[in-house]
Amino acid sequence: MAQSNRDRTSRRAIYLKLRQMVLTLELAPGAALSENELAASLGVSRTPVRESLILLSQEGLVQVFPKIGSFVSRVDPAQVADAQFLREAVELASLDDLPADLDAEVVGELRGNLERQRHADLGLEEFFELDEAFHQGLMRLSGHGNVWTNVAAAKGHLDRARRLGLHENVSPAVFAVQHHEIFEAVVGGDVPLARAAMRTHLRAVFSDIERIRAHSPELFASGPSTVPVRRNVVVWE
Amino acid sequence: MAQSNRDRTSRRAIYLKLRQMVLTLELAPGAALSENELAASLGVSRTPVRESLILLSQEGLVQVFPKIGSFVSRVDPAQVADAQFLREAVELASLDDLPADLDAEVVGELRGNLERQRHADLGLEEFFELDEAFHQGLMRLSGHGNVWTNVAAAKGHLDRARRLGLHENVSPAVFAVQHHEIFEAVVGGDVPLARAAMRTHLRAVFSDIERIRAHSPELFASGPSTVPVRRNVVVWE
DNA sequence: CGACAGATGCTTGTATACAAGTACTGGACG
DNA sequence: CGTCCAGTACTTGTATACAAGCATCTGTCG
Repeated sequence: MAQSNRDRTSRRAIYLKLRQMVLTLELAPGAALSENELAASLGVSRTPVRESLILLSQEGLVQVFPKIGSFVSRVDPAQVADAQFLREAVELASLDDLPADLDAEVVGELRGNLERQRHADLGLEEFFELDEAFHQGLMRLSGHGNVWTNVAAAKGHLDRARRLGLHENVSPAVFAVQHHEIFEAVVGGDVPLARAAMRTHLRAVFSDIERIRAHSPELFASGPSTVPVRRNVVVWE
Repeated sequence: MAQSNRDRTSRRAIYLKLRQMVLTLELAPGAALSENELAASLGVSRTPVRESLILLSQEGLVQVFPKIGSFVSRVDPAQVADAQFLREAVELASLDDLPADLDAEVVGELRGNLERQRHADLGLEEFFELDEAFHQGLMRLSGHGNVWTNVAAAKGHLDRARRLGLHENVSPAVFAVQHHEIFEAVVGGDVPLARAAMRTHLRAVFSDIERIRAHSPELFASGPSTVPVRRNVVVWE
């Protein structure tokens, strides 16, 4: 499961770093990216930076316009909805495939995960990390752990929308409680209850997005195809 | 929907061409790829070829081993099963979201598609093209047409396994009939029937794979991590 | 003052050169 | 004849150079 020792290439490190920065909104939606600037600030050449941007571009997190520039994708409500639909379909279907006796080790992991979610002084990113591990763990229970990779690759826009939502005012505590409810239904073997709890949970996560969009429209894509705008070139000196 | 005029880069053309060749088995699973050879045969430099291989690598269709070589991925039964689970979950959930009155234009497209599927002298690749358009069309009916992109990106191994199966002896006619049954249930507004027909169809597609695996094991991945082997270097001259 | 046109500096796309590492090959040696 | 070791040819990763295009700025002209 661990990555091979060989692929410690700088491209991979840069790709992961940029991806993290985009998902955590450290790189804001709509921000201009320059291969040259990134390369200089990271201390490498354009090549690994460029290849990373191409990968992020395929994930929809970055848009590259030839001869114009590269930009962090604005959060696209359509893609958010698509990701929501996909994850809900997959996670609910996964619950149907839960075996009679669950993998004790994974159950233990999930229990510890939920325990940590209870801590009140939990930072946003720490919570998201636990949230991610929790949902993936549930899918591992039904033998579909690797499918989470596909879900994760598709839900970049959804993740950013969630962070926008939680940056506002909502506390993660509500979601932690919902996680607990889902978990109890799963270990209790009550699949219909687990499905209902999961659906409620995922839709609660989704419901805030329109509110956020009204609040910060500049972070979202407006038209069907956003027109790129070269940023003003300001030279210091 | 059409791609911008600007991104007619050679990278995109090469990426699409290589992807097609991998999916149609024109490039056999396990085959060694060389960035230099591909570049030479395509009349371009390594750069666009390399970037295409990186994209295919992220899709799981190609494996790149630094300093060793690049190879067409062997068909991984685990990834086939994962893709089957994902597409089934998504396509069944999509049927639940069918609106009361269907988009007449899309319905017309699907009808024409099914008509063409009936032609007995249908080549394998032509059938696959129609099959792909049919399933995507169904998802467009329920407003989830763009999610098909995510499904398509995840089911490369499944597609190759299907082609291995159909190369053997099975006729596409059976699947055409199943498509018709699904379509009739959809236009008839009978969602449960549509779901049942869809599930039967998708599982029929899936069921042949183990047989194929027994017949041509060298095309499938065996262990958890396949060890790459540099091919013998044969120099003519 | 306004408008048009060219210079300029940025952007990404492609080509090429070099670096680092692997595996086979061939020969020397025990 | 077997074994070890160095050479060699290939691989991908990274750095750099050049090509082509867009947007802004600026100077000139009406």
